[in-house]
Amino acid sequence: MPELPEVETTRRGLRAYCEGVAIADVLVRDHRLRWPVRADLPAILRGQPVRRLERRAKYLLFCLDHGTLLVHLGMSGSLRVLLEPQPAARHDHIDIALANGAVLRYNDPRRFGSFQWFASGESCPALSRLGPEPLSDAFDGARLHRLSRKRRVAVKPFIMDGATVVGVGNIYASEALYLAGIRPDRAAGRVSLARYGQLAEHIKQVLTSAIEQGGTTLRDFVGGDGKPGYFAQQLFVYGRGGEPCKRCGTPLRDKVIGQRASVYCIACQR
DNA sequence: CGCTGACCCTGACGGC
DNA sequence: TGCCGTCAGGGTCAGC
Repeated sequence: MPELPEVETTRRGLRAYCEGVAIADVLVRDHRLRWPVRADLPAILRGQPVRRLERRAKYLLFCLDHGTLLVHLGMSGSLRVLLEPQPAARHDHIDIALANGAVLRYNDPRRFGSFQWFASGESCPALSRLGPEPLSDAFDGARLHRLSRKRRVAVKPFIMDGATVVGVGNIYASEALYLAGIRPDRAAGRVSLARYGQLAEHIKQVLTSAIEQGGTTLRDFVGGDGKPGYFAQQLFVYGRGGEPCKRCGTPLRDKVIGQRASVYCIACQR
């Protein structure tokens, strides 16, 4: 489910309800996430106003006065706002009840997500190793080219590595490589500066466009407002293995690269 | 250091 | 209908 556009969509949907509003209470029904949710999390958060809801890579950051709640949606997580009380459904693991009556409800069937607390001044290893945001000026083709010299790893896992650039998951990596005409299994060190320039631009473009459309709903993604995203309709390659390339008609090839399913056109991508 | 593979977990889907 | 194998949008870690 969530890649960067989906996380950003969630942030935009939720921020109006929680920024400047105190956390009234936190209910943890199941603490068994990617890392166990600490037992004292409700006590830490209770009564504290949420100053800002930010995003870094695929993490949501609830910024409080005395620290930050770091939320990751994993593969199957979603965080949505409830304005009316609703009985908890299967996999509704955590509720954050706000002082204005709204409830942020976290659902995550696979429990690959995480809720972590970092007090002010405490270092946060998950964020410290991350590369630049893809939509920032710090990310461009020159960076891709510089970091990839002598690297034999395939270009697709290279751009999905958070140390290279954050927030590029399997869907958007596949799409951007198609748009840039680069084979996903080409060695990262064997892509020219000019082509990396194009790749960086396509990554920015595809992410921007997906954010504008509320993310990509593949199975059950819903944003903070509970609505699905609409980007799925314009995917060129992701999930289309064996179907004809939308540009040249050649059947799209399916191949596992870096342990992830990858789809590309052998005619349009070199 | 760079890279590969295993792993965390549940659910959906296709084949039989 | 039901059982079984396969796969899934992410990230960390051990080991070579």
